[in-house]
Amino acid sequence: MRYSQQREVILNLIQSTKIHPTADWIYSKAKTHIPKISLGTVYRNLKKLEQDKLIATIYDGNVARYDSNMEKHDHLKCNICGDLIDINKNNIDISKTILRNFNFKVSDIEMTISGTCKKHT
Amino acid sequence: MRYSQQREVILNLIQSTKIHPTADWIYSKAKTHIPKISLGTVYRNLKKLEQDKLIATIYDGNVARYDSNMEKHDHLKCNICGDLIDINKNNIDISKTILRNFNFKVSDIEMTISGTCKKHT
DNA sequence: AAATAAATAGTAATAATTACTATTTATTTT
DNA sequence: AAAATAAATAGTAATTATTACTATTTATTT
Repeated sequence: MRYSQQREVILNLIQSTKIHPTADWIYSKAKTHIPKISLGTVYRNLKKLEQDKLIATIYDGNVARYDSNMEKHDHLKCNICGDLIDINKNNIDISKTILRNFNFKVSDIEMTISGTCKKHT
Repeated sequence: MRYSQQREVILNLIQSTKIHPTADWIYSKAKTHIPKISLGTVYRNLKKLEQDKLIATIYDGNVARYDSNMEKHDHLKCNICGDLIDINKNNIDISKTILRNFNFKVSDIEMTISGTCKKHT
């Protein structure tokens, strides 16, 4: 993959924050560095960075968010501000541990387990 | 909420299947019952049915799917066909139990925990 | 420095969803 | 049962997130 300033700025922006930004957020921030950057460039590079395993896409409702924390982890999502907070759970009594460790009151735990179903054996 | 034939058909369709249909699937099936039904009507009624807790919305990537199973549950998502399979986990060694119970080979477990973060105390 | 091909900006297209509005229809009132 | 009322509809336009297209620019190779 050939170097480009745009891609470097995009990656740096994602790495600089913990907010799991959307493409739009990245686009508006990137414009302060490269005023002529286009939204298509942002999306194209997000795809490439994901293919290169430099970032991961997380779907938050119907919006894609991008994360440069490539270690396996899950998220706490605040019902009020919508923030996604990284966690590394590995625990039994999840709710209590999370209240203790993150001062975060759990109201719902939602889990999607991916893999291969029996139709493909 | 006033009765409407359209809403009844929509709810029946969702209740008749386990595939967690999208708005588009519901729309195309509903047309066989009510040929003049419009996609807007489908979306409007999906919102209302959700508000009335008759169905739940699950976001699968960037597409909304609808589910009439209102008991608390999670999903197995097949990497190959994309099917979402209902599960009621309550278990410790998740992967093994799922392989045993569903003949489903787990490759990834993704969890979102919702609640209220410390900024709102 | 010239050649090459990947990346870009800018714009158009697509897909999912929501908004708008004149008309229809379920329900209430007479 | 007929008229009145307001909620719901069909059909269309608008919006939002994302992808596709293309002429031009730019990083890298020769």
